[in-house]
Amino acid sequence: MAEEHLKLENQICFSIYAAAREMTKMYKPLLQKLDVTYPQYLVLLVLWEEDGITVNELGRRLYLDSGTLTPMLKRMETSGLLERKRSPEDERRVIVTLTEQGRNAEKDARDIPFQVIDHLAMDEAELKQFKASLVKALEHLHERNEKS
Amino acid sequence: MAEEHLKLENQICFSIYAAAREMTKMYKPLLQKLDVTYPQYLVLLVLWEEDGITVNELGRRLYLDSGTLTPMLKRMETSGLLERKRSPEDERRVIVTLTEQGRNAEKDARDIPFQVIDHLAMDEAELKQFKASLVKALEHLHERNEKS
DNA sequence: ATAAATTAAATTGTGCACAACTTAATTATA
DNA sequence: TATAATTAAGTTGTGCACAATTTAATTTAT
Repeated sequence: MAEEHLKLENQICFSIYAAAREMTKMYKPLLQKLDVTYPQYLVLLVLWEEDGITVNELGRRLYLDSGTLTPMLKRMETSGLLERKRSPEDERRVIVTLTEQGRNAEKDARDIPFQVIDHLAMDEAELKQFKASLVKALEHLHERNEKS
Repeated sequence: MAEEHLKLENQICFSIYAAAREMTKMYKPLLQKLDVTYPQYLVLLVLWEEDGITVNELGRRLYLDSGTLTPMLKRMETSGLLERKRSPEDERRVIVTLTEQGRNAEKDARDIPFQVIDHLAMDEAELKQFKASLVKALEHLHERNEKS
């Protein structure tokens, strides 16, 4: 028998890991109309809030680096959702801008957050507490990981 | 300006997704001694609890399918942590068994759960509530995803 | 007993995710 | 003002993750 603390059911991090995967599976049918993956949907969420930002800024908000974003943005450019062009002021930077199609996609996304809340089946109070813990863990871990 | 519900900061699922990734990064230095990835560590946790189970059973516990497990188990076999052999009673099944090295690795893992708790920086009550919400979301989503 | 259905792994193909490195542009400094 | 240091993207290589399909073994139903 394994050490009690090494049992899978006692691993909070396993719950996060598994919940994240089940969550992206849950999103799949909801994103069918948009024809994007969950990470691509996150890129759209950021650009709908603020269009014309750099790859770097996108990565800062999504906690992703260029190694992940560059190929993903290329796929999204190919599928017609956005454009990538070098900044004239600083040729190192690449500015990401939504196309007409990318902007219009927001309409099709409006109801997704409500469907997600339904699927989670938690009351407002629990959801609020849950999200607060998640954000706390996220920010704490991110800060820790940055330092080292 | 984007619809309020479509703002990234209001997305509980983004918190799960990002926290899961920061969590695996946090584990990296803790797993260095074992020389395994986080998903491989989860396989070890299961086998330390019950050795000699099938790929199927492993997948049921970790919410992973053979498409993910088969290549991962092959890597772990190559690195000497486990063995894979067909069951004589049912040639379809593959039984996964720890090697001496795989069993011994448990000793090196004993202190990991405590280090993790430290890194999360939550008091016991919050941690308990947090995990309860995670497990609830996980099981609810899993059940939902199975059905469809 | 044999054909049909089911089950367990493996395979194939696509898309992240990230560490480590490279390239090119900009900024800081001697 | 050369040169060193820094910054921003991109590239390379490895390892998941999963849908869809394939292969082979076992069960079920005819």
